[in-house]
This record gives sequence, C-alpha cells and structure tokens, in this order.
Amino acid sequence: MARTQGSHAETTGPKVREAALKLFAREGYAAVSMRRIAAEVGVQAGALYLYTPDKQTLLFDLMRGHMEDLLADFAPGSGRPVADLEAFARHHIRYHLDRPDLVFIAYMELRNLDPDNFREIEALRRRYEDRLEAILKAGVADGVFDIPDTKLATMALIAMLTGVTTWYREGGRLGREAVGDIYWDMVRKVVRA
Amino acid sequence: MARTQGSHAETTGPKVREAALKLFAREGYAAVSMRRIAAEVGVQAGALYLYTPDKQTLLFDLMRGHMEDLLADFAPGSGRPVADLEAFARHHIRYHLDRPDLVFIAYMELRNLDPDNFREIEALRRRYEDRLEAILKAGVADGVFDIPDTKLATMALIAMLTGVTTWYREGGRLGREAVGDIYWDMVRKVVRA
DNA sequence: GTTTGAATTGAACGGGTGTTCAGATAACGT
DNA sequence: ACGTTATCTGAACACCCGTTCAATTCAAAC
Repeated sequence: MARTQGSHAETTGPKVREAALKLFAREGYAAVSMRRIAAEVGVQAGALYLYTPDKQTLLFDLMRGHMEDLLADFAPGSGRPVADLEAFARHHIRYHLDRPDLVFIAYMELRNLDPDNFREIEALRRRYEDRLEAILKAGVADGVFDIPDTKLATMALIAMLTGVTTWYREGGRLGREAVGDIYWDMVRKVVRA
Repeated sequence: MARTQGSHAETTGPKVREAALKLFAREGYAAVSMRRIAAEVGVQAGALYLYTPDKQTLLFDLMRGHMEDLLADFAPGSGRPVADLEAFARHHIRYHLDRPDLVFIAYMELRNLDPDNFREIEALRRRYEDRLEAILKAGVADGVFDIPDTKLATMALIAMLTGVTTWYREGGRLGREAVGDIYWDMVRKVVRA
C-alpha cells in the first residue's frame, strides 16, 4: 500500500520538474546533466528515473504541458474581432510574463526534441497561431481590420508579443498593465482599417 | 616562410568556421562536439586547435563577426525618419534572411557565452537597437511618428522583423520583396502619426 | 514490534567530452 | 635533392554523460 504521509514521492516528482525547468531555461537542455538536476533536487541521479523514463521525456513533458495550458487557458469566443484581438494580445503577454522559463524553453529547445515529439509540439503551436489568424480573418471579413496578409500578420504579431519576455524585468520602468496597454496600442495599429 | 600554394590552412580555417556555424545552428553549441565539427571538415579533432584556441572562442567569433557585420552593413543617415525607418526595416529583413544560421546562433546561444563574451555581444546588440530607437525618436520629434514609448516600440519592431527568420522558407508562397513590402507596411502602421 | 514495499543510494556500464602533444606527413624555398 | 616548417594525425589525459540495478533505508501498516 502506498504511503500517504511522510512519503517523498509526491514532493520529489514536482521538484524534479521544477529543477529541470529552471536549469533547462538557464543553461539549455543539452548543457544540463541529469546529475545536475538531481543535485538541485537533493537526490542521486538514479532516483530521477522514478519520475521520468528519460531526459528527453522530461523536456517533452514540460513543453507539452506549457502548450496545452496555453491553449486551455484562452479561448476567444466573443465573435467581435477587435475585442477578441485585444483579449488575445493582453492574455498572450500576461501568460508569457507569468511563465518566462517555460516560454523560453518552448522556443529554444525545439531542436532538442525527438522528431515525433517535435511534431506534436509544432502541431500545438500551429493551433495557437490559427486562433489568432481566425480573429484576424474575421476582422477582415467584417471590414474592421485592414491586413494585406493574415498569415504574415499572425506571425508578426506573435513574434512582437512574445518578444516582451526578452526584455521585461519585474520591477522595471513599466508595470505589466502599462506594457499591456502599449503593446495593445501597437497591435491595434498594425491591423486597423 | 609560409607556404602559399598547396597549403590547406587558408581553406581549412574558413571550413572550420563554416562547419561550426552550420552545426551550432542545427543542433546547438552544447550538443555539438569538437570531433563532430572536425569530421564535418574532414580532419581530426586536434587540428581544429590550429584555427581556434577553444570551442568557446569559435562560438564567440561567429557571434561577434555577425553583430559587427550587421552594424557595419547599415547606417541610417538620411535624416528623414520615414525613409530611414523603411531602409532599416528592409535592410533588417534582407540581412537576416541572407544569414539564417548566424541569426539563429546570435539569438539562441547567448547563454552559452562566457560572461565577458556575453557582455561584448550584448553591447553590440544594444548599439543596433539604439540606431532604430534614434530613428523613432527623430520621427517623434518631427511629428511624423506617434509612439507612446520609443524603447518598447524599438523592442517590438525588432522582435517582429527578426521573427521573419522563424517561418520564411526560400521558394515559399511569398518572395523576399513581397515579404519586405508587407512587413514595411506593418512597421509604418505601428509608428504612424 | 515486525513486516512490507516504496523511495533512494551508490556503484557500475559503455561511451563521449574538450584539450594537449609527440610524432608523422608533405609542400615549400633553396 | 634537401632541409624546413606549416599542417595534421592519433593516442592519451582526466573527466562527465545517460541509464541501469542490486542493495539499502525507513516510514507506514498491521
């Protein structure tokens, strides 16, 4: 029978993922050894294999979880393109600023995924991009947006919004709210009819 | 006296940098061994050390060369903010599409630089960003741009423009010229008074 | 207090790492 | 033809890699 108190399994498991997240983000998947992750957790390397089948799966699970949360956490829905676009932009920034390490990994470690894992993450990313493009297309159809190419605008806007994570620092000159306002202003201008 | 014909030094040196560039971009600095680079060149690992003091310098030289070329290759200069901004945007896209591997490395491998090397690359990057911001500030002063925050606009525009490298594929739906036109349209909208 | 079994250790496996260097190779100036 | 020397090899150095597994630990269950 499984121990329910005093057992370390339920604390060590998350700790392993947290340590891997932190170290992968700071130094990169390839540069971090299982022994370093284990040391961060306070355990020997062998013990990690009670919580993940291997190093690759540790990375993949972090990335898949991030992409699935991103998709689950936001659904447009109002049908009014301007409102939907604002919601998308503000949500994207907030979500990314809340999870800098996960965002960093999701963009940087794609090439360290096995081919099958890469395909799965790419499919999730495509679904997210498609949501933004659907909003843009709806706005063009309604005549409230003027966009020469919705696919390029999608890529351009996501790159612009995600870029916030490269320079934003907590306690800096601007708070999240102000950053959200300014970026929403720029997004709106890009698509404005 | 140095041999000037039949000597391999002058071909092997560039080949080492080319192989490192290609492999670092595809698989990442940490994941590529000196032996793999040597195999790509067609030489034993030891021979690489005739052309670079160590692996770290091989990475650093690639990145510094890229940033210095980027700075040397473009100077704004006209004094007319709209024309300067268009030149900046079109040059940024063209330059980045011409050197996808170097761009990729310059953005992905920052964390694998030794602290001193990191500082130097960061300084070069800052100088490039400052050039764009100077154009934006000049446009605001002239009343031809309406930009709530030139620093944020700088970061947003660079992220947007650099993002082209993540999706552009030679022979795809749009040519470089068309992509340049569409992105310049979006850039102009972001800053338009 | 004893049994039980999940959690963990620590050593081992085969192999790869960046770097060094004595020695072999071969094209050059003479 | 010869000696010089830039170029390169191949082995070695000390160390780190991801992963496995028999043995140990120790809290929970009885």
